[in-house]
Amino acid sequence: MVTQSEENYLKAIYHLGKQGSISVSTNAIAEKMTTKASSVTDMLKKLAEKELVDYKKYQGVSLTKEGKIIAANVVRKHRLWEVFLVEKLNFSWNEVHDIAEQLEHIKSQKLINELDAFLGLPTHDPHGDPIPDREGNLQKSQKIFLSQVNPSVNCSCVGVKDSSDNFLKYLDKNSIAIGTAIQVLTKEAFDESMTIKINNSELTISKEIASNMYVKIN
Amino acid sequence: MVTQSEENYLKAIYHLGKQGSISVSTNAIAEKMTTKASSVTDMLKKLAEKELVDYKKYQGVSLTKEGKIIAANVVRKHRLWEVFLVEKLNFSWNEVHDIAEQLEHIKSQKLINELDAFLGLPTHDPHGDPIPDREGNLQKSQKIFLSQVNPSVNCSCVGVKDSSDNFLKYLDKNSIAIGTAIQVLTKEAFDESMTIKINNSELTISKEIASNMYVKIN
DNA sequence: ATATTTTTTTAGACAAGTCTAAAACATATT
DNA sequence: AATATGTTTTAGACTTGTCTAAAAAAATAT
Repeated sequence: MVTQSEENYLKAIYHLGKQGSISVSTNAIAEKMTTKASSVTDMLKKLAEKELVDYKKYQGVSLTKEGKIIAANVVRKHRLWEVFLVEKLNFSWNEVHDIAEQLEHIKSQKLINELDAFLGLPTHDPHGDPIPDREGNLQKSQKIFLSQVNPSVNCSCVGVKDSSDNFLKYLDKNSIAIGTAIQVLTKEAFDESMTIKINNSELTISKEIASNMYVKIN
Repeated sequence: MVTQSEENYLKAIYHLGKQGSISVSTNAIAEKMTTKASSVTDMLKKLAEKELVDYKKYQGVSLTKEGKIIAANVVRKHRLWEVFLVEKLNFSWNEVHDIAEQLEHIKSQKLINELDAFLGLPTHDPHGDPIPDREGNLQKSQKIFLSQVNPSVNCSCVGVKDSSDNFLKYLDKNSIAIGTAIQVLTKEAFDESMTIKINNSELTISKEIASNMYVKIN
């Protein structure tokens, strides 16, 4: 049995080390989890004992195959629940994280498979991040920042980087949401601002805005 | 903050003592929670400290107003999640309990209110038990056993008492589910068996079956 | 009314997960 | 290479929730 706390450590290692394959430091984990390095060391020993991580003193830590599967499954659950909250229960992007942090620890294989089907087998969560499949494989996300798109290219919004309240309100005001089609019209070399076309209306956006929105080229 | 464990104790007291108003014994709680009486005593002290229960040594325990609200809310969450699992995720009655035991501890007022609305403000869970409202009030359940219904009366199935696999399979086989309309045709005085009408087809059922099904008079 | 049985509480111990403070190790600087 | 700085681990302590074994109180039986 893997405890809730263990799952959280595995998830942190997974996120810090590119799906857990790269070795990450004790301090990095401590910072990510807002805990103390000594607590991390204690936990790493326990996880190594259970063969969920490869750990050598002072050498950093990475996930074993088994650890990677568990971590990917936690991430899968987290992101599926986020989709559920946004699509079915009227939550907005920035409200879902804390609740998904709780829901990701619910243990039931059937539950998560049924939820997946109920949601229509989504491949990305409301922030545009990919949802690991049952085997823990990630669909290679081909999302890029809107700021990287060249004029006259058509793309559609798939997510945001920073989902602060202010930013989401800005998107709302300009009727931009997940799936909204966007065409880049012009790109100003001086300040990297852009004009874009949404639903046949033009909009000028700053570099800050453009580099906070993820899009997919159509 | 109320811990998960505290919530479980409050819930046990709530169920054992008719919504927690009647005083229940240490041993009864221990048995219900499959733990030891000494552990219960420890927890009762803590809950009394937090003014969630009225507790005097050797005198049993009952919920305070505050404790009752918390317990009712846990029960509310448990039963709403059960409805969700059965109605939306294709679970059957007997599969939902363990998962609902986990989900009932998720903390988010908005989540539970939205879920409630999403499910259409249900008043009863898949077992026919009433769902406490936001204030913790129970709708007086007017469910009775099918065995108590008199001939020629129309009613509909609202739940079962014992949800063993065998029993649920029996119901399935005879196309009886929540909401199924049932008319009692005859009642045999000798063995209390009945004939009933479901979807225009007749069925004879034993006393054992009839006294394991809850119905509501139409 | 006293003895016996049952229930409940206390006392002390343990595991999980965390912390602080100090020691050990690794890295960077000169 | 020696020292300074930063990182990681160890040692010991604390909290929560649990347990066992023994003591205390209450209920029951004789």
